[in-house]
Amino acid sequence: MNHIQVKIEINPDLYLKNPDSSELGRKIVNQSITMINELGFETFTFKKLGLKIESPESSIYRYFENKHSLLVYLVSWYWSWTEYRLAFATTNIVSPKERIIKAIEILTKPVLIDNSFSYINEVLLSEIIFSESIKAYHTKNVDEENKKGFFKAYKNVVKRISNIILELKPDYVFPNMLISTVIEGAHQQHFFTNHIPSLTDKVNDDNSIPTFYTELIFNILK
Amino acid sequence: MNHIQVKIEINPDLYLKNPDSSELGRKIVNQSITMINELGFETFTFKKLGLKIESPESSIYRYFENKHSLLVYLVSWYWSWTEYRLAFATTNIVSPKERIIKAIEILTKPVLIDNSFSYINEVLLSEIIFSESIKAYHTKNVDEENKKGFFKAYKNVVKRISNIILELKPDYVFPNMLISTVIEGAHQQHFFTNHIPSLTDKVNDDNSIPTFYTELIFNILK
DNA sequence: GCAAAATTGATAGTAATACTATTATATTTG
DNA sequence: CAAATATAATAGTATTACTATCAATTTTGC
Repeated sequence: MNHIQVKIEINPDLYLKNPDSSELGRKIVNQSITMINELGFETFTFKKLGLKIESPESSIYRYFENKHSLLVYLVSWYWSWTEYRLAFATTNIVSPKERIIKAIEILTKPVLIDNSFSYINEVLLSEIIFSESIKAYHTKNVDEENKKGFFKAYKNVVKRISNIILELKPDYVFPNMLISTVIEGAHQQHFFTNHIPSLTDKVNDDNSIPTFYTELIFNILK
Repeated sequence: MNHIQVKIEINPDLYLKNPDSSELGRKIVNQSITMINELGFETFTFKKLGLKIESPESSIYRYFENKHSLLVYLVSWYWSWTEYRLAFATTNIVSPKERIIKAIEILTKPVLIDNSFSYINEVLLSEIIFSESIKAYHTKNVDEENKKGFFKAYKNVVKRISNIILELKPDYVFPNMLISTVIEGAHQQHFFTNHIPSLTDKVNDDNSIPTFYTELIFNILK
């Protein structure tokens, strides 16, 4: 994967000017990822970002309508990239069981190695997804933004995996519910582990969240 | 349940002045529930609430530090009340299976009938919980607030149900993860049904979310 | 029943946020 | 190299999230 340069396609409605098309745009995306991680999404502002990249706030507004749009952009980027990772990891594997196992691993573990894209740190981006992505759609404008296709990449991932579920259990009626529960659940359990540990379980095993969700899926499938 | 007046105890750190102790306090809580439902949490402000209850914004600040604290108060109230509902619904039932079924129903269905507390509309409050409660802990100050016990009521509920899980499967290592996944998952699936339906499953059955989570639990337990 | 204490109302004010607008200066590109 | 485009520098506005002050009202304790 390291040496193949893949271009992640982003819905143009997610930005005012493509950040991928200029030095400044790439700096905005790159530094916003670091800053959102450092400050948390609510404390992060375009003013602070402007100071960091030494460009005026108003220049950032030429790329993104506001910080919410930037978050939606990042989330969308992550899911497009993850769909590519999933395709790559599961292709040529005949057994649907094996494919599910690989997929669940990709969906429930934060990214640990940053290797493919120059100006996007995937490790930090995945941390944002795990801790902040829910804020991208938990807003008053969900319906409108959903209509505009802002969550398409995420939906594609859910669909792709629920199709594997249906290969194994064609009559199963809740494949999407199952997969979105697993994805969102894994994000939340990571958050709980770090912040409200009594809502989760401490096991002498760093892999307990993927283990839990893999078991959960196979219990339902059998 | 209708005629028993139960007092819900709230951690005094959750307010500056007990809203239950005065007319104004009760009005603040009562009207904030309506307004958060109407406007969504981010659009809701103390200024707007003040206009509605015809009291100055500054008076509201004498009860709650800010709107975040008010949300945490409401969430805490809901979970204390729900622990009482759970205790009431499961007491005297010998079979842990039966108790789990009752509990999952209470945790995964929004409240439909408002009957017990005078100035708190439980139907509207439950809607807030389903759509906004995640915002109560997904903040930069979780750790600090968790230390102060702000999420105690929620944790108690999770613990109570995971204890029933352990009755049925004493060696199960992920009881808390299972229950918090079910609770949070049910909230999210309701949100998805209303706003991003392709992340969930449309079944000709209004009860599909409780059904899904009940099946999920019994699949794991067997 | 009344003085003291506590609560609320009315009003003003501040710092930060989330933008929008304008114009000059740089940079790119046909 | 001129024209178009992008960026910098700066200013300004409405709203939010508070804090402060003091007068009016209500509650309470003797």
